[in-house]
Amino acid sequence: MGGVSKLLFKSLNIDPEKEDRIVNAALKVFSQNGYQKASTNAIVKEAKISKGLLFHYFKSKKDLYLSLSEQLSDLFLEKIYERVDWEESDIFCVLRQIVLLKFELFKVYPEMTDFLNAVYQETDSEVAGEINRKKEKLIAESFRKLFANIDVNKFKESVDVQKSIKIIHWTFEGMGRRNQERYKEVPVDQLDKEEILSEIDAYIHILKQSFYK
Amino acid sequence: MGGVSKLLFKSLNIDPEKEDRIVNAALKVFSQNGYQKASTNAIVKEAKISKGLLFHYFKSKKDLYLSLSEQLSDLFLEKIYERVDWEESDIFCVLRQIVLLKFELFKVYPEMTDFLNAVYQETDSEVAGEINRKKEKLIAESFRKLFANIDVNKFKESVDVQKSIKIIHWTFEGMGRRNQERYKEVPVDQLDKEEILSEIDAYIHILKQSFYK
Amino acid sequence: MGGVSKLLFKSLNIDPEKEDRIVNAALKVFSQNGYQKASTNAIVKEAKISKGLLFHYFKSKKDLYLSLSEQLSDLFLEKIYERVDWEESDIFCVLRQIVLLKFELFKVYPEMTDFLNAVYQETDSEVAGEINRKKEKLIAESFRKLFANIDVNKFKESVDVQKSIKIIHWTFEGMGRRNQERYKEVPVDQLDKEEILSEIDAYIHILKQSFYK
Amino acid sequence: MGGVSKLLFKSLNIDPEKEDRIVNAALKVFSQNGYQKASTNAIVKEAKISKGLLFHYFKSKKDLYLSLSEQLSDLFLEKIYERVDWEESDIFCVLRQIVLLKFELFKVYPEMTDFLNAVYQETDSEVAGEINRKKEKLIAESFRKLFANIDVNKFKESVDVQKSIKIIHWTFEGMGRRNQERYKEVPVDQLDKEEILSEIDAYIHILKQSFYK
DNA sequence: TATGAATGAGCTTTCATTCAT
DNA sequence: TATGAATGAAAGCTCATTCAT
Repeated sequence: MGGVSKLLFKSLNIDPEKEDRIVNAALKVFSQNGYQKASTNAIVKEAKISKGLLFHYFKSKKDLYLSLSEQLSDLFLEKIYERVDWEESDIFCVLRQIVLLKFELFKVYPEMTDFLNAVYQETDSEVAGEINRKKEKLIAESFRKLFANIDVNKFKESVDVQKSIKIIHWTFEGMGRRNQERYKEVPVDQLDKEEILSEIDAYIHILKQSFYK
Repeated sequence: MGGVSKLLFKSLNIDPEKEDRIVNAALKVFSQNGYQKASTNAIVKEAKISKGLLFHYFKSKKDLYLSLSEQLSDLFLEKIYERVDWEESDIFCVLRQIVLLKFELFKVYPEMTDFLNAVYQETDSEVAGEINRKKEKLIAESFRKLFANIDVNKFKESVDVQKSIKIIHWTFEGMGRRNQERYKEVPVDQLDKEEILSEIDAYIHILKQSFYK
Repeated sequence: MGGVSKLLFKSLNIDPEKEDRIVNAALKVFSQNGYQKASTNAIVKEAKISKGLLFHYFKSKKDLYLSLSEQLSDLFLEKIYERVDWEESDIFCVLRQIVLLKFELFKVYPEMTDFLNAVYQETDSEVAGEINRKKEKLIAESFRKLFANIDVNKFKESVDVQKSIKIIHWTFEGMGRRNQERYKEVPVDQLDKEEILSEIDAYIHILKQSFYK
Repeated sequence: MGGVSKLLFKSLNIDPEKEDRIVNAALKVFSQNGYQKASTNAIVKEAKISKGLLFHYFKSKKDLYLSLSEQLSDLFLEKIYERVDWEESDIFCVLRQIVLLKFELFKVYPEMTDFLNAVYQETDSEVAGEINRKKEKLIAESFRKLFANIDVNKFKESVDVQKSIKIIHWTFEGMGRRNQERYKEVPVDQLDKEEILSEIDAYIHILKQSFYK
């Protein structure tokens, strides 16, 4: 890891190794405890910095949390955007690529992935509002990007394309949640990627039969 | 509401009217704040009882939270079980019935519904584990019940029935989440039930076309 | 002292001896340090109670400070009101009585007096506003009371009575401040009351010559 | 303003424009918050200098505060001294001149005046002692100067001159405090100088009648 | 001169829980 | 059953001051 954080807060001219410690400590403590229960004490202890320094860089716990969420969401999206082939006109191909990419990112940046998962489930009223606003914008944007080049003609004339796409989307979400649940305890590098992919392909097969000409 | 709580903790033989106050206060405070941020002070104030009494009935905040979750989950399931026609062999009919029933329950017991929704999104490490274990058991059980009488012969021979059922399930989940999001701010009694049902029926139509003979 | 505090917060049914400790600790710490610098830590340590208890009785440091100010101002006024002969029509007699009374109160309740002096000099923006509002009301009220029975006919026709009264008032204030300054370090019971009074009488003599017929 | 500060700390040979920024920032922050609550962070931010630089010039917050008080008190006195006609033998003429001058200084240097007012009301134990010692010295000195040329023969033989002068002094102080209170919210340039002066003259008239032959 | 990162003790306040009554 | 006084650890955050550069 490491590579994640080093670029995050270059605006604060801070010793990169120390930034790394702070970011990783925060990721760890926030993902394990959620926003409210995560204690700045735990973060500074883990990061081996003083109380004051944390609040020198981030004006509040909320600021730290939201900054991290934002920076990491952006980083995550960036990584996805730059490697997905957006010219592809088959929605299943695009979604399959994204699944693969999340896989890769999860391998390389497990803390980031854990943290972002926690962020998007956060319910604490102090931050959930802001998080949700960003989440919606992000989803809307990726949807636009995702379907910009989709070839609608591949769908049967008899089906409602919008609704079909919703079903496809929910199916991919469902598979994602299910795998996360299923492999929660499995270390990243022992995940059987092939097995997971072959299951996804099975679902893709069913959905194509249902909705494609 | 009232009707919900009166039967919940008969083992403690509390004055039913007081139990009612406690349960409603706890539901309100927990759903508005989440487990961690909810304060026992706020609960006793709302319930107009003393601090000591709360801890006389429930040995800790965690106990109160988990007891409530358990009792209300059970109550919820009970209500569903007793009114769904489990002899029905068409999975869509059963799911449609459940959607309708949730609707009814939401109207009659809005606090309970809010609370249970909050419970199943709770991420606090102190309770999430226990909650998740129960949730899984509950889902597994209802799945068994749900599919006990399903007539598999209605499905096309060419499709994988298990996977099709998953897709159906995820689609219903997806619709549920979407509606919740969409009608978050709308008071229960102003929801346009017909509109929602007609959308559900449209999805059922698509899924039937895809998976049924 | 003790006698001061025992009646202050009877609404909180608190052990009177403990209330006494809290009130005296707060008076001491607040008068020695001013509002801002006074630390609740110092107060609870001095009062030998736990941190939590202070905030059980008073919802904030500000609440504690303002409650004390209010209760003690009232107590102070009460003591003055009940012992000054308000039927007296000579303004100098009334003012002389008040000076004497302050003297007595200062002897009996030195902490209270110190505290109230500190309160009415407080400049901290968090409390000064509220304090000033009360101070003005209090001054207005005592002025009304003070001059209700004053016989204006005692004044020379040639002088502006309102302005004369102002001068008298400022002179008494000035003497008060001066004596406070002068005897700051002198223990209460060693103050030479006769000396102070004879000086006051000298001033009264001058003012009478100036303004009375 | 500007003009005030440029000469204050030449011993430190700072860039005058920077000194200006520091002095004005400190005046602003100290007068708005009092000694204790004023934060050096706020000062350096307002002055657009670094934390370290402030502590390079002033060895502590206390040093900064006391230096400013001292320099500005001196400056204030200097301005008064150089423009009052100390040959004048009528005490009322001299006092009237001083009132007018304070008026002028308040117009030209509002921050300085605010700051000095705040300084002489400061109660914080860390600085109040030192401030008071200076204040007393200053008052004693100005008294000496003030009464050096006063013609005692103007007073009636029958009155105690020392005490009369005290009354005069307290009356001027009282008027000052009252006007400050009364015109607290009024911008400097909208003060009705004539009105204030005519009131002062009315008091002077009364006092002359009382004490002068 | 000038910077601002770094410190850590200190602050007020909250909280679940206990216990004498 | 029922009360609410009492606890004290822990929370987020501030602050004057120092120091390597």
